[in-house]
Amino acid sequence: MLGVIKSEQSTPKVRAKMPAKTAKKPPLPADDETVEIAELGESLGFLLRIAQLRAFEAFFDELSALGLRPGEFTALWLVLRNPGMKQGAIARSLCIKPAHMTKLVDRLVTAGLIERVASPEDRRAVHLSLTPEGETFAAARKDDFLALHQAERGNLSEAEFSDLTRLLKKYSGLD
Amino acid sequence: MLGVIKSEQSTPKVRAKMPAKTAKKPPLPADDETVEIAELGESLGFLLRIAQLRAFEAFFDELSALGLRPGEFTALWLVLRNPGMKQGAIARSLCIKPAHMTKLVDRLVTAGLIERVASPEDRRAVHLSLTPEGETFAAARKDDFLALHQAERGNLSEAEFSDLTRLLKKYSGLD
DNA sequence: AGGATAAAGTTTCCATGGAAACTAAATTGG
DNA sequence: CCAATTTAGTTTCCATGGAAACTTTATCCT
Repeated sequence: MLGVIKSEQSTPKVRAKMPAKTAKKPPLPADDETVEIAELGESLGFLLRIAQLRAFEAFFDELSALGLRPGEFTALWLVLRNPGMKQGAIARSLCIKPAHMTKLVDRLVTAGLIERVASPEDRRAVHLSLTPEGETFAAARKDDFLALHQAERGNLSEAEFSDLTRLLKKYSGLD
Repeated sequence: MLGVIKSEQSTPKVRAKMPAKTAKKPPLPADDETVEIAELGESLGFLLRIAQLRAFEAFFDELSALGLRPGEFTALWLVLRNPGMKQGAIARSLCIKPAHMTKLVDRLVTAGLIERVASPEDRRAVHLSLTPEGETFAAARKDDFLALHQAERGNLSEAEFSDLTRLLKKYSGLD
């Protein structure tokens, strides 16, 4: 792991303190702000991260008023479309870890939107379904959900958006 | 009204405890595990999240041996390509918040890979550049970086990968 | 000038999500 | 059948990254 450590014993902060005004210019680039992304422009990991930040912005612009975070909204939607499914199955299909799923479901239950139903056939398991309030909520918010999809599209054309989702699904193995 | 236990005063957990084996089946879907993704398949936010999980897997498969996390590796690369750039400019181009950037740079400095240089012209600012060790490290790891890009491609063809990166760049406003 | 405002980094604190250990129930296999 | 293993979900703890407040320096404005 390349043990190249010459740091002072604590984390070394280097901002110029009072007693200095003499220092030679290190070779500074001409422009002070323009950063060359270089190979990162071909790095899928990087591009996906940036794109996700945009998508989050779109989400909060559209749906922050609902008081639900993206994960909660997504889970709610999946329960709406798959009533009675086991909590673990929902979690797996969203790539949410069990520990996280427990807390996420807790919040939705506390919000009165979904309910846990003990499984009659497996006493460890729990089935999820919407409460009547959850049904009402989902029905009322369906338009917001569609509006979100519009907003998420951002500057992409319909065709580009469709290409993008298709490629992402293939890449993620969701086809 | 099924065996739906209304919230106890704390977070309501509903798993069947010992004293029950009688309960009527709620309307369960035929398959116990197959979840219908439904409209989520068109949700960019969701697809991006899943895709990013894949990309992270690829990263750790390829580069976990280096002892650097994705963000650190990315930042290192950007400093390599933009030596002497101000810390804040690097952070902005990576969409990393200042607070996070401070800690990330701390780690890279402690690892001996980059160094902070006090700016001669702005005493608040800090310029970043690679240490000699950092240069050596980056040069030695260039092949790993390229291998990562191959691994990141996953099941996509060259053309699909190129489409995908192009669309992501457009969506993120990086063109 | 020189006070007000903005900007660069840092620190502290908090929210989110994962890892590991745990409980209870189901399954397996001898 | 019953011990061993596996599975569903929960709990506790920890790592990561953001928000807000702060310090220091630069810039702006009459």
